[in-house]
Amino acid sequence: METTLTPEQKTDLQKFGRRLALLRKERGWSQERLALESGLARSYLGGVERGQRNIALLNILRLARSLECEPNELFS
Amino acid sequence: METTLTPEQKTDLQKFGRRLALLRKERGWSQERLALESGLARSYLGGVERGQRNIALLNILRLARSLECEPNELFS
DNA sequence: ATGTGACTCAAAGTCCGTG
DNA sequence: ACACGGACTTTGAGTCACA
Repeated sequence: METTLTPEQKTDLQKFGRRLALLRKERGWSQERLALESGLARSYLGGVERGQRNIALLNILRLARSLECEPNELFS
Repeated sequence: METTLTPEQKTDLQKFGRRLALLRKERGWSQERLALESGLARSYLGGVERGQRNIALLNILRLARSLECEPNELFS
């Protein structure tokens, strides 16, 4: 599953994942719930939150919409 | 290259692409220059700006760094 | 300097399961 | 409720020739 990422890239993905998890928990949602709302696979979403997946733009936007937040809130 | 995207998704990609092109032009850079700076292929970058490519997180961050802007500036 | 189609192949993403 | 894996299918990454 793990491709060869530079340490910086790993950090980038982890940062995004933590931010996503935070926003999700603020809403009191489980990964399962967010997966359902956004139409993403549960196990995949978990991987994103753990910083193991390089999620693409359209899915980032899907998540932002499900969380009812602006996409830029996922980048802080 | 065109996968079956909903009109909304096309709009999303186009919006991102236009925003990216704007930030690039503000710096007076050609696509070629930004491609060089970011390490992405010129034709690929062009495709992103035209909203034809669903760019993933790590490449979004590469572009933001090359443009010396915060990633969230790409989402407005 | 950019738009575009066609291409390869690695990775995005799904779906099944386990502890 | 979540981490993690295996086996899959689909799409993004990256490149090229040409307009």
